[in-house]
Amino acid sequence: MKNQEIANIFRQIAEILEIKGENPFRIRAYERAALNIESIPEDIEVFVKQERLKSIPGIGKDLEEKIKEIVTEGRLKYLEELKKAIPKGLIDILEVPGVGPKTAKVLYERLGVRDLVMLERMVHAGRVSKLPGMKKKTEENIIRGIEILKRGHDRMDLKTAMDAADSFVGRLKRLKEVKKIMPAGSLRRMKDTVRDIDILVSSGSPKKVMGKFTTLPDVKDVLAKGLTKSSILTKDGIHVDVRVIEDASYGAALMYFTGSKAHNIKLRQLAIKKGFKLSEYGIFKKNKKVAGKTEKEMYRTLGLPYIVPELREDRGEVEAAREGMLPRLVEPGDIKGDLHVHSTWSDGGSSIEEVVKKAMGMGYEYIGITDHSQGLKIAGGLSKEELKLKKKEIDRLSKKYKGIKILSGAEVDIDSDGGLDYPDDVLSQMDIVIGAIHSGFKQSRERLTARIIKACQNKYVRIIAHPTGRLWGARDPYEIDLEEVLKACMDTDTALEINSFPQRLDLNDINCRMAKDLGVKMVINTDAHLAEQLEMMRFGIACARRAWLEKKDILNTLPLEKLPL
DNA sequence: GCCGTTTTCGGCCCGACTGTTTTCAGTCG
Repeated sequence: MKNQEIANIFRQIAEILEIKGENPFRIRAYERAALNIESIPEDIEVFVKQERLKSIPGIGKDLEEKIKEIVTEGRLKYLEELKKAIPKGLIDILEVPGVGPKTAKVLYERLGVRDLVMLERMVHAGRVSKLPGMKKKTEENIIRGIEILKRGHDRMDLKTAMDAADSFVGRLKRLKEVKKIMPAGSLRRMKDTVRDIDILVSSGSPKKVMGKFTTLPDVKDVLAKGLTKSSILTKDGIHVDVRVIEDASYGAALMYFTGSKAHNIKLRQLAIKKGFKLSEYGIFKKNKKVAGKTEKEMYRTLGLPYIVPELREDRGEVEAAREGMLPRLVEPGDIKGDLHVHSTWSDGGSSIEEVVKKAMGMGYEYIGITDHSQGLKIAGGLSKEELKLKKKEIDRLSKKYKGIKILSGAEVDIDSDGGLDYPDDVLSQMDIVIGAIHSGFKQSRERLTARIIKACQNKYVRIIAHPTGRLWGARDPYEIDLEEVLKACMDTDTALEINSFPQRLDLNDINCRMAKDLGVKMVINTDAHLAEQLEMMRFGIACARRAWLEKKDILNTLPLEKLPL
């Protein structure tokens, strides 16, 4: 997959051009191309072979040539030339919040600043405030910007973001001046990681709302404070924006604030074509507002059906909407069961009975108890004898709880050669068999891929769990050839798991959409190790929805009798 | 650099906040 590599190259070009003060539209062309290329669910080399590069939006004659060069030569001469003209550290300077290309250019040309260290030195020496258009305040802002950057303005996982947003929303809600309030931004789009939290409020007294927001106990720094827009930094270093708008523009503001940026631009272009002007205040025809109160009304005015936030990435959703071809996305109510759950029999913290009760509470038809296999000692893997005892326990509980089918299964370790940790005669006794890799992550891409493919070929393996092994922030994904794995899944009718844990993000939305396009069945599981973790299902569903997956694409939307077990 | 139910040239999304100005440029989302 060269897609990401090419996108990265185009982004680097954009950054350098920015410092050079190039035509901003040319810069945006590179950024737009990068965004489009990385969100294509197919390998770009296929486009090269079939001479279809120009069918990608934002790719014209010039970028087509550049992509071809990268694919065939493995490098881009143009970028290498550009790099020679600009010191590498200067790009880091652009990362400092508040410092843009113009400032970076002045710093470089007037003070010779070529990296962050030097910038810091110049600021502290008071040299920056001697520059034209810069004074004491500018220096303070740069210092603060560097601090924010150093603290690691990293993305959070979706759950962390949701919890933080809930806390702000909860406290602001208590103000009687707040009419409506809702988190927007990438959080509302349910993106797997979130950088900033955006909250939209409708109110007739913005002053009150902003006053409260900027003085909440969690607030460490107020970055900006206005009547419609304010930004703060929490003590945990989370950036929160609040936007206050009057009720009549709530829908327009929600749309604008939810994004994505690319989706918004697309809609604004569409509005222009239809003779409208679209902003966060509404849709206007000759200064007369024709829509704005609700998002539905906004989309309708543009001649479109409502597009759910998860799809708003400019990955074809606007075109699909126009043609009435939007997918009917999978919903929480479609999920009939969770097929990957651990219990106290291995490394889980809840008994099977506790898991069963929780699953019934969620309205499931079935629940798969899939503890680890014998070789995985560290996670309390079950010996063959223990498996028999566990089966007895499940039989006993099945009599007690008639409203749900308890599936007896295992998450079977795939060994370093692709073999499975239980022999076939043991696997054949199980209701559900999941294959997963738990060791040997450092093997070559080819070997890891071959292991998974071999596991797919075992006739008892129904599901491959966490196929890339990533633990966000803790472990990088091991490298596999996802396309080969997808092909094997298709050939052997094996489902690929979307792991619902917010820190896993094993298969992202783009991977999943690629799977869908190839016709591979997906399964949304939680891999819960505690009964209450069955609730994590919502995050897996979010990933599936962002990948355009429908009920029919998901194995565990099937009723029990239709499950291919 | 891309792109065309007005265009193959001349556009390219729109508005808020800040700091430094004295009407606006830079940055951000």
